[in-house]
Amino acid sequence: MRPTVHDIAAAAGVSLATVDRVLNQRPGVRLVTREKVEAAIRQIGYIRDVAAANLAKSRVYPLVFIVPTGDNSFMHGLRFEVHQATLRASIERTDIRIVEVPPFDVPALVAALDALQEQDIAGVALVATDAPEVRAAVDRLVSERIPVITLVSDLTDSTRHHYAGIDNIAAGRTAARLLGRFLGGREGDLTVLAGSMLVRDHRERLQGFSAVMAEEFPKLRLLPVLEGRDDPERAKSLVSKALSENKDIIGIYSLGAGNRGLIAALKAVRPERELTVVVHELTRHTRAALLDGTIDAVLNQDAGHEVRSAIRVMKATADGQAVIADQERIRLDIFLKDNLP
Amino acid sequence: MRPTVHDIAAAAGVSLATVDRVLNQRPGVRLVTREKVEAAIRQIGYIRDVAAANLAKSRVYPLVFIVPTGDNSFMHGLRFEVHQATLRASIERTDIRIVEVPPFDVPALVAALDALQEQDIAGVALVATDAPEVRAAVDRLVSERIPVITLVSDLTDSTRHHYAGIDNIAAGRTAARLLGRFLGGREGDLTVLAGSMLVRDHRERLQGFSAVMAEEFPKLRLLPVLEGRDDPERAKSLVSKALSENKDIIGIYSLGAGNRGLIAALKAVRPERELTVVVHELTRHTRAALLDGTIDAVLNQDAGHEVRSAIRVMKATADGQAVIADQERIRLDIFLKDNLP
DNA sequence: AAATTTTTGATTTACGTACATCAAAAATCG
DNA sequence: CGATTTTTGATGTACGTAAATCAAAAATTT
Repeated sequence: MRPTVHDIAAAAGVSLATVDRVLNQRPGVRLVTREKVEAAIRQIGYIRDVAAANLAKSRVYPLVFIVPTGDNSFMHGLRFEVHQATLRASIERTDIRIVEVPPFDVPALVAALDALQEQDIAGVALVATDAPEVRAAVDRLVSERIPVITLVSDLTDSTRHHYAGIDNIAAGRTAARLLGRFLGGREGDLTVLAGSMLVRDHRERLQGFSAVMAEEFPKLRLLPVLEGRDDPERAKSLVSKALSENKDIIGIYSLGAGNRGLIAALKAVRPERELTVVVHELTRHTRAALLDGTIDAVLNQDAGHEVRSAIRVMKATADGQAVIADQERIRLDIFLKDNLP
Repeated sequence: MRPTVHDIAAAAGVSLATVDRVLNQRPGVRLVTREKVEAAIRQIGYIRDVAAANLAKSRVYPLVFIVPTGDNSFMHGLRFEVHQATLRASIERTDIRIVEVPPFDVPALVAALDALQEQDIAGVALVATDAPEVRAAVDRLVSERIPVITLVSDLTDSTRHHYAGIDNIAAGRTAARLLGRFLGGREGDLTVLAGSMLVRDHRERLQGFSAVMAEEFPKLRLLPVLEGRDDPERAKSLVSKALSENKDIIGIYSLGAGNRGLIAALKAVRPERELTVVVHELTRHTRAALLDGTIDAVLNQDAGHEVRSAIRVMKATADGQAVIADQERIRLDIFLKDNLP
């Protein structure tokens, strides 16, 4: 049987009330007594029963998710997953609020974060735009002892408690190796389609991709990055133009969203041009394109896993509890047409 | 606020005691009353607070993991993860027992399963050997209303409640495509190293592998399967022999354990022979071999995830609760040297 | 040493559910 | 109809923790 508060009281030779005062940091306990109780807690290895405590407190965890608006499939999926989590709210004792902000809009994101100050919040998860102002706003929340988790895209040098997302440098490196190996020893040009170089995850993917290409696939030449702004129309015209102007392009790495446009551009040149294509994010469109051979591999981060992980970590952080680190590692999923879920 | 038993009682116009009798299927309730209560439960959407119920019942979930002995890295890792789970037992209200049986030993496995009959067990997870006797033993447990979960390797046509493992046909197909694409358009022979064709996961991997090879990579010829019995020594000699006798071998797929021997054999011919190699299970050895270029890709199933998932599913099944299906899907991890955890 | 302040103990209620007991009411039987 | 059986209600305790109140004891100040 796991020790209870009664056992601590007995072991420390104090009353239940005193143990409670120590455990919940209530005033009116002498230092010596506090230390005696703390020693007993350590000695008998007491661990608070969070379920019982939450029951007694009628605790709910008010959580806030700050996610970008915008209609690309990935963010849509992310919002969907947060919404799914709200359906489990009563069971999980969470109270989830979704705040939407325009994408890449630093002031809006800062305003959304600052609005949470002084509020009774058990945790914030945000898709970070990597800017000093955002970092400062996050640090303000952290200094108010509010758990802050970055989701999908991390924040450089901030004091956020946790990052629920993939290692984007590793993702870029992996894309490079897949593309390089799939192309055998062929020689030619490669095009990279990104969303925006303003977000950290895209920059890091490119960085990892470039590094491996330079180190290990010298026959493949990187062309200047196309910035599609995660907009399908723009992506389509950029890719179409690049393909028609340069017949040496044999591979494409799309590291952002807006793959609908890319796929349309590819289908337009499909039977003639033989292209090896690696893209990010499994969506309805990329799944279909993978199955019909338009693209060769999809790198993915599981939005559902990210949201569930963020919730677990926020709750644990709010309670000062440890998490199972392994369980909260977000993996880079690699999908070929054969292992689609 | 989420409705409680009191709310049901009020809504149904009965006492708390009657609600309790209905909820816990205790006798002494007229059919009409029971239906009235059940209607109220549905109507106000009552969901039992499992945490509070477990507190009241001082419930612990006695769980049994039946895993094969044997010193290969994967099973070692699996046992390690079960052991890790025992460390969380008091927090998770589990009481985990590990039963070890010799690998591929059907009577031993059946005996271990039958020993659990009549015992007060909240769930069983087993690494199944795919035999009719095992299936029958599993079905006996299921008919006793004990939740049964297959782990890593599934059981054909049994009534087990859940399978916590990867889709092995998809794994084999994925291995084939990786190998095929990595080999570019080259022509040559492929060797497959398996553990034993008696286990279903190995058979399925081979089946998926062969299918994709036949459909899409006609220039690559499959040699007869080498059965290494998950034994490093045997694997080493089999592979060494094959490589020296057949100079046309350009690729290897190792779909079982015992990769230590394979890696030794590869290193022995390393600078001269250029081989593309895909193996299963990320271990200390395969990780090192991936990093030093001896092998090209590792397919993996996360034993920690499998064990944690199995525990969640057993608990939920014991309580008649639903699980988050997505969360319990075990993914096929693909590791290149760039995305190692 | 008395007065005051601080610390500690004892006790109670609550959270949502399980489970047991006993009495009261309703249904069924002869 | 009364007697018996079945069903229902009322009530209390428990699980492990939180939180509050009031009294008692100890420490500190004057």
